[in-house]
Amino acid sequence: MTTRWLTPEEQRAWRAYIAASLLLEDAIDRQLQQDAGMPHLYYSILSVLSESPERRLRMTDLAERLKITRSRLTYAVTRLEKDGMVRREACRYDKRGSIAALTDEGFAVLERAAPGHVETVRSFLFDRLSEEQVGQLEEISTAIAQGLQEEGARPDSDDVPWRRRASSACS
Amino acid sequence: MTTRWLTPEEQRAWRAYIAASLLLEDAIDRQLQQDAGMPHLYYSILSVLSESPERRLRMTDLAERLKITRSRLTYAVTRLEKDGMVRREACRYDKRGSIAALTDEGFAVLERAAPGHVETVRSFLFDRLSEEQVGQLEEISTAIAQGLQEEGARPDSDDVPWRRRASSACS
DNA sequence: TAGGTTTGTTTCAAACTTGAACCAAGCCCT
DNA sequence: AGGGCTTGGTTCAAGTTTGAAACAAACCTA
Repeated sequence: MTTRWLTPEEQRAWRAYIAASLLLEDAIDRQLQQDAGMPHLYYSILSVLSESPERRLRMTDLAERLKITRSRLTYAVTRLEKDGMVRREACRYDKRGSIAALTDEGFAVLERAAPGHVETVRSFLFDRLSEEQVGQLEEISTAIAQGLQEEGARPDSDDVPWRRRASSACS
Repeated sequence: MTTRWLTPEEQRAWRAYIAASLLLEDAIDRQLQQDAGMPHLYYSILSVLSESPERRLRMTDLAERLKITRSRLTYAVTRLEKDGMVRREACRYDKRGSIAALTDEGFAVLERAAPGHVETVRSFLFDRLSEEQVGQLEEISTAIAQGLQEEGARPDSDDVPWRRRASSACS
């Protein structure tokens, strides 16, 4: 089978995409490192936890939501735990499991960092796009993400209680 | 100034985007690591070099095109040089400068890896998008990238001679 | 032209990521 | 109950990235 190379349009799109995603992640990482002393992923961990039932989640679930490997998450949570942002707890019904729980301090840090983060995301991303483009971006991203998850994305119907959430701290 | 949080639409777009970009980079890195023994960035270095005049570029220019730091590039090129893909040369008119030149072996590796890479990009990205969406992706990405480059993107008019290029090896 | 600043690149240590290997604990199945 | 397979997590070494510091050459400018 002879290779179907990218068309010029596809090339342009691909290159623009690569550049944009690199630059954007960089900018966001820098901002968060500055203002919250942690990279984007670590902030996202806090953010996801803050929106989870009881502000806690099993490691595997957390990794799945964040689309990262368990190994990577283990490392990250270990750091966050050292910094007092997260606490590890045992899982009652499955002794193998370990649960990451957001501490009050972690929540506080998240709340403090959220405005700056949102501002950054807004100024570098959403301020540059029309409303229409925001919709397009979502559709495109969803299509891509879907294709990359051949996994059986379980139903996931845990609408269990949680309290306050760091106001839309965003990923 | 009170924070303007993300709207639900923006949240969805942002999260989908984060997921997609993580998953996509992961998939591409894995494929290239498997088939070419190097991560995406390293492949991109070879690719960019292959399309440059005389298949060589100064470190700073290379870093700029790839949107990465010089430090990161130094490390990468050192590795690629060890592997014989790239050679470092002195710059004639500026003794500070160092030039990365693609070796024949590097070019060969690139050509061998290109079809698989393109296939991956195609199957995970372009196969999932309509032609229209490809255009949208380019516009969105360009808008984002532009905003993130406050630098004075110099004119850059070097349309100097080069020979064969690895057929659209893509980034 | 000496001294100070800028530019191009590398170096270094610390932080992070990767993937394979490992260790439990749960889950069959007979 | 006793294997054997799967699942949840961690560990470990090797590879990569980061950002600040170090250098050296080039470029002012008085």
